[in-house]
Amino acid sequence: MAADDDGTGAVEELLGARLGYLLKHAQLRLAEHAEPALARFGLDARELAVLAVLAASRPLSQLDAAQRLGVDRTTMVALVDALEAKGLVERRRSEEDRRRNVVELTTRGKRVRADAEEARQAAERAFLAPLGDREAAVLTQALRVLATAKRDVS
Amino acid sequence: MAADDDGTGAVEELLGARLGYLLKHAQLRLAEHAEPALARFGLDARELAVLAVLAASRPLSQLDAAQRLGVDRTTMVALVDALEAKGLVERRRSEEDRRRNVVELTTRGKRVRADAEEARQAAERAFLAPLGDREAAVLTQALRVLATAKRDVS
DNA sequence: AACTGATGGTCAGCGATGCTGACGATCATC
DNA sequence: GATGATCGTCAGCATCGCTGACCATCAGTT
Repeated sequence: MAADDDGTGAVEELLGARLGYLLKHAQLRLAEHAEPALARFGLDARELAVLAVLAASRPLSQLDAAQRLGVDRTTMVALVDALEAKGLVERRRSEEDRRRNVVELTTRGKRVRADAEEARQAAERAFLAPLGDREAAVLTQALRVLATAKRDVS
Repeated sequence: MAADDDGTGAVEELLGARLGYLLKHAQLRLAEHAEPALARFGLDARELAVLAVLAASRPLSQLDAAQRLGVDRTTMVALVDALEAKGLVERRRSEEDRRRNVVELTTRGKRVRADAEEARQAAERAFLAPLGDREAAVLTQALRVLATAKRDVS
């Protein structure tokens, strides 16, 4: 059990068995790849995710977009603020329901999204490079299952 | 591409391909399992990790413990404060180097750690239950590789 | 039309997190 | 015994995600 192992070698042995630790640090490593890649577009990962959601649908209300992203609607306000300030999306009042803000990609937003998306995918591939294709596929699929696992009915 | 797919079904399709999203939400799901399990011991996951690090080594200085956990030494102060207030660890001045605080598990700390550790493992197993044994093993191993991947030499 | 309840966007504020910068105490070196 | 580094501590800051409140608006009722 290496109970009295010293040095930092013990870290990996001890904490490598902790899923929480692994998930957190895997995320940190991924961010190290993705952030610089996206910074060239003046974006962070969350902002790009918003652009992706908008690109995948007809124009959405802020609430719709927030729900698809799994963020709070109050968080979406600042997100759209930032993207609008960068000229990547436009807000306008919905005409069918004037409570809603319809958010839409600008022409520039579409272009930036496409480029940034490529950069994100490249960063992800670089991150996954230490794994074999098979392992990477299993990892992704397993995470998909776990991330969307329902809290048993309730 | 399901470009004009509507409804929340689109979420999983669109974001399920994003590793960052998957890692983040997998972590959230795991926390949903682990937190209530550890709350019975008055602990959160970080605190238990500190106990685990201490249990695995001879008594450590705060800095040593912090480095093994991958947290900042300023963060460790509050962590040890909390654990000491709960009577699970003891701080005392090192006699060889009086700048250091030696942190050590109390008898009660050892007992709580062992029990909480079991609860944590059970929560982790429950979390992984939707996966097959083989998948779970590949997942863990892949995360281990990715979490500890070195930023190419620098 | 007026009333009621729910909904969407916004903002202020809170607690948690993880850092930086500074400080005092202590050690190591010379 | 002076200098520079190290460890623990604290104050302060930025970020994050949430709650609660507010206003405008919609939908259903009367």
